[in-house]
Amino acid sequence: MTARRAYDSAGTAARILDVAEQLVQVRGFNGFSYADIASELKITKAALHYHFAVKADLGEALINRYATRFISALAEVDGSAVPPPAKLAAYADLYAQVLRRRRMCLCGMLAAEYQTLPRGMQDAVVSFFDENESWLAGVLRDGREGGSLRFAGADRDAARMIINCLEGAMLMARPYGDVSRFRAAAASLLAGFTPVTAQVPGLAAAAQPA
Amino acid sequence: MTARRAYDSAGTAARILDVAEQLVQVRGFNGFSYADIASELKITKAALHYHFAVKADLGEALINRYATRFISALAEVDGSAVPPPAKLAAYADLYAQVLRRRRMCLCGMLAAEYQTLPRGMQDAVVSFFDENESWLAGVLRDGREGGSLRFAGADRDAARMIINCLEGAMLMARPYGDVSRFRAAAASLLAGFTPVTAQVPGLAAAAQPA
DNA sequence: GTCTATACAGCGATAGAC
DNA sequence: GTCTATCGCTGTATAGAC
Repeated sequence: MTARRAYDSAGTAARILDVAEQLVQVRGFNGFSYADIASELKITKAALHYHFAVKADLGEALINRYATRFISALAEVDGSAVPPPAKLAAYADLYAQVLRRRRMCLCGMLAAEYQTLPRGMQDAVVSFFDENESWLAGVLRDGREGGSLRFAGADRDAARMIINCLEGAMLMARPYGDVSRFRAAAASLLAGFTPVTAQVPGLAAAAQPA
Repeated sequence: MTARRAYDSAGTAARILDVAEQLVQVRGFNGFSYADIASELKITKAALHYHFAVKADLGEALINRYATRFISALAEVDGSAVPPPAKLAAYADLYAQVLRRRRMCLCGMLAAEYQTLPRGMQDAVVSFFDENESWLAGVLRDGREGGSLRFAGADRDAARMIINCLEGAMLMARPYGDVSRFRAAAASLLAGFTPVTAQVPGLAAAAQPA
């Protein structure tokens, strides 16, 4: 069992995770090796194994840290008392921030490689998406009840729709090296949930560039 | 240059491509080896190298064959004189067929691994998506002109939106082993393009299950 | 906690016989 | 067109000194 634990942000373990995270998000879990991390950090492979005995341990730690950060970013959005449409925009912006660093969503990348992952990583990936879905479903429910969001079907299905589209938009934006593709997709996705009276000006403009 | 060429469907090269295609769609290009194909076909790795000297050659052949088939399936849809909304449904169904075999779209998988691919494969992946986008944009334009489809913004942006959502829905459906997730997402996506008068009954039902 | 050194399997790829 | 045999390299992982 690998409970989610914190990593001293200056410690070696955290620096290993930083480098590994970038490598997975850019190249995939099957696309990098301990040697890549070692050379980047100028330590030896053996030192890496001291911190993460086997690659699966490193992978699980990676997902757990990523999920913890992501979920806490969502909690922060909840803390700021913004209306549901702005929460959705903030959610999409979390994705955009990842893409701006030329990375894929960590768990989106791992979703592609899912069948090759050790069991613990698979479960952690699914948990990540389940938590995202729950958070979004809550925002959507509040928004619909309050009249600031409009959509057909169940909260849960709409939440899944949003995750699908944002992950897909990230996936497609990277081969084109084009963040604006993502922005346009996100904007028009969210516009579909927003009654005209509550459109977010910045995003609506991005959806249909002048 | 690797011009798109045909493969005798009974020949060894074609059988190699069949196995490799499945492996890439399930495990990714970095997730399988020549040894995997060899053992499946009960030939040696050396024999594989006779047909595809280096792995990049195999990869390009894979994409080109896949693209040829996919585009010809689209041409077939065009041949049947169905209305634009049905063409979109047929397009989504091509994705569903892939997913039903527990596979990811070949080029969607390669999009995730994009940064690790040899140049020729990268270009072939982008071409695949460009062709998809063009086909969809044509359908969307016809549909809007004829009044059977309704959407905001440019044909091209709407086409990208559809590709994003379908690829994302495939990506997410696989970890959950749940094709119905994809069906629901595709149905509600297409419903957003379809005026009420032209809803496709089967799909609309799937979007909001009873 | 990091090192040197190494084990050992797997990888893509090649040479040369048949 | 397929084989056996092998190469050189990289992969994950370990042992044991410091």
